[in-house]
Amino acid sequence: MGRVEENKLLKQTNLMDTAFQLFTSQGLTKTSISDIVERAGVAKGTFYLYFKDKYDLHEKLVVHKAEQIFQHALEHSGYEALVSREDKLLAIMDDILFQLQNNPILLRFLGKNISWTIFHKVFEKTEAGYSGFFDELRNAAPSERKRMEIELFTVIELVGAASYSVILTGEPVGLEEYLPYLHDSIRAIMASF
Amino acid sequence: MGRVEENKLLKQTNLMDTAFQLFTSQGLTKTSISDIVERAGVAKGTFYLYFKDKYDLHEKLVVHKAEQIFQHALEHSGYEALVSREDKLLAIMDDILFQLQNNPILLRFLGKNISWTIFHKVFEKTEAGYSGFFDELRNAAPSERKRMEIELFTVIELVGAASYSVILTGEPVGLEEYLPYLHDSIRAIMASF
Amino acid sequence: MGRVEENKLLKQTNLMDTAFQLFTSQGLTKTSISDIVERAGVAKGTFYLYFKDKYDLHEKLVVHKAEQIFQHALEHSGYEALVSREDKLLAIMDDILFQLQNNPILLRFLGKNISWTIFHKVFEKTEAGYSGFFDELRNAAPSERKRMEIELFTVIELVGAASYSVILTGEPVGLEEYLPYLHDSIRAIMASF
Amino acid sequence: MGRVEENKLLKQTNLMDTAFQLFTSQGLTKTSISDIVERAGVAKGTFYLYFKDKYDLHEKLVVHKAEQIFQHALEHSGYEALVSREDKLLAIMDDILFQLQNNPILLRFLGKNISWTIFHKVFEKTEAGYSGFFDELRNAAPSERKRMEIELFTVIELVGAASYSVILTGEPVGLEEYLPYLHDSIRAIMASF
DNA sequence: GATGAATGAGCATTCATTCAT
DNA sequence: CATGAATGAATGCTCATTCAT
Repeated sequence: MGRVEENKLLKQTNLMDTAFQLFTSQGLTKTSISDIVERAGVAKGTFYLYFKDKYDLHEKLVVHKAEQIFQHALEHSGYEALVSREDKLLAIMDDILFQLQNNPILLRFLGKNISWTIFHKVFEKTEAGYSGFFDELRNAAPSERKRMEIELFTVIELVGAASYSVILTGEPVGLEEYLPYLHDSIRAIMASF
Repeated sequence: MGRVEENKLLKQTNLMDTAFQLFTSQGLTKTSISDIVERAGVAKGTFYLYFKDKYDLHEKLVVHKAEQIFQHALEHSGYEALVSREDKLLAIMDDILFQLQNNPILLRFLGKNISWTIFHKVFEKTEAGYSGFFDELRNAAPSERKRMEIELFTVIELVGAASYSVILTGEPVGLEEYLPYLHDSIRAIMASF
Repeated sequence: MGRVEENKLLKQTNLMDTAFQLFTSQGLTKTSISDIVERAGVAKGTFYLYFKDKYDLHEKLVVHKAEQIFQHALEHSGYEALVSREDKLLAIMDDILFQLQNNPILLRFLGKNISWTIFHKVFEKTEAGYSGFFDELRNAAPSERKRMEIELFTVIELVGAASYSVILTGEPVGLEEYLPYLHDSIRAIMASF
Repeated sequence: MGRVEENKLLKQTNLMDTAFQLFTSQGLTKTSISDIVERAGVAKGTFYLYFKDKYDLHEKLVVHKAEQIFQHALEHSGYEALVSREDKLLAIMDDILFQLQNNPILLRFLGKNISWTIFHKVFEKTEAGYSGFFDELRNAAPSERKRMEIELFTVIELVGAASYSVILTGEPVGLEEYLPYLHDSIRAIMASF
């Protein structure tokens, strides 16, 4: 990468990081482009060299952050050492829940975007051989694969929606208390498939 | 209700209906108070007699619409004729899914607000005796009741999140195809409790 | 007219007068809406209550000023006392030339808008009976009227274009020197019709 | 011309051609230097190597295009074969009108710049001997020459202004219908001189 | 209560211009 | 000569909010 290219990437990353801070502390609506560039220490016009508008940046940020979460789960959940598909998926989901619990600001930012849609994007970006879990999906026969996708979808949507409420509002109970029920529910769902 | 009171309610309802149209067609951010009052045919100042600001109106609208959905499900799902708790809850959820499928605009507006939080508000507003389903919850012993709430929470969050994706984007499959899996999943979840 | 209506008209007139000053001294492009409202002593938003943008105001101003010129010529040229159509039209044109010569700023502002198009607008706004000159046109037989319109068009376009150059640049000669030639030309044109 | 010089001229011509396209399709005000260089396929900085700013380019373009028109008329109107000064000038004016009628975009661009001012520039750029029509003017005695210039001025201004309205708006009649009247008027004007 | 003209802070966006490469 | 990333002043425009009628 040339020095110019490098500098460009730095500027963009800088803007995204700054925007994340502001979005999470003041909300998207109350954050102006002026706020972002001022804090990022670049000129206003520079913003428009990298993003169409505030919402463009926001969208890229959501995808980026959600991807990081899934990525991290695949790399640190230790699912590979486990045998059954149930155990593997549970391990991955637990890692995600753990990340979110330790970073409620990120959870609030992502809102309910911990969803199949984002997961799918990550899945498609990932090359074969990268993750055993993904490879299993990829190598399955078409009909079987569809079934597995639906199963995965169901589990992810449940985890995403439930974690939001449980972690951020403690309703109807805290994560600690809810986790066993969630585990049982996920196992039950997977058993039903 | 006096004629004056009636008139006030009319104005407010008018504003809310108009706002719903605009919010669903242009989005919350791109809808201004000017837009709303202009289309509603009232003066700008009038808006402030009924709502604090745009967000106040929006919030009231979300709660109102979500309540209507739950209300409708309690009144038209025919759950009372069924025997098992599983069957009752499934009937209620199916009614909600049916409403949302027939009104994707409403679904998009509510976003992922078909959730335990809203359900809880409806539950608390409802007097004893109104719904057998709620009464069962109310009359349960504390520990048992908590367990039932968690169960209900799990089911509602799953249905809310999954229906959003399935109905609005058709991902990973359409509602038609997904429904059997969802039914099985819900039954499995409830069995696990 | 109510007091509110009166006030509105005042605001609009004020904005137009101020804009005219700025347009003629700095040009349209270099005049900003901020400049106008600042000097007019009203808030920025007020501008948009009366005009769509700078160009909207400019257009209205051009029409308004050109109308005034034609109006003045009809009322002060004394054409009514004259007998022949040639003499009448010459008197009117002379009055216009006289106005423009005494107000080169206005002439520069109008540019080459002293034209048939504007004249026609004034003509159509004017009620029957208002001006003997217009009535003659109105009462002529269709074919005759068309011929008269073309004649009028030719004279006006010549006067408008020539006066611009002669008065503002003195090229190829000053108005004083040019006037006799112009008179002869107009008479010659009219004779040819 | 060296290869470097040639290349420079190419770049400049390229920029002017591109600008003409944009000026005629979007107008001068709404065309930015960014627009021009982007479409011309050169870097922003390059623009400033050839033009001071947008208006500089525009002015050069107007003069250039108007010159082409007069040039073309002198070369293709066949005026040289004609005998009387009236016929010669009419032939030249007819050629100009023909060009404008076939290129209304150009006419709109030139606006009312088909005028004595531009004609004069062309005249002065032209060397003696180039055009018989110009030579006649050049060789006339001073007082006679002034008279001829005024005559020429009158005819050109009339043609420029009238053609603009007649060709672009069809008001008060189309060119076809207007032409005979215009011819008569020009002959009448010239006879009066 | 209802109105809607007026406000002016606040914001997004553009764009001519520079200058290090 | 040519480039194009970066700048930031300038500007148009919006819109929530107020208040005299």
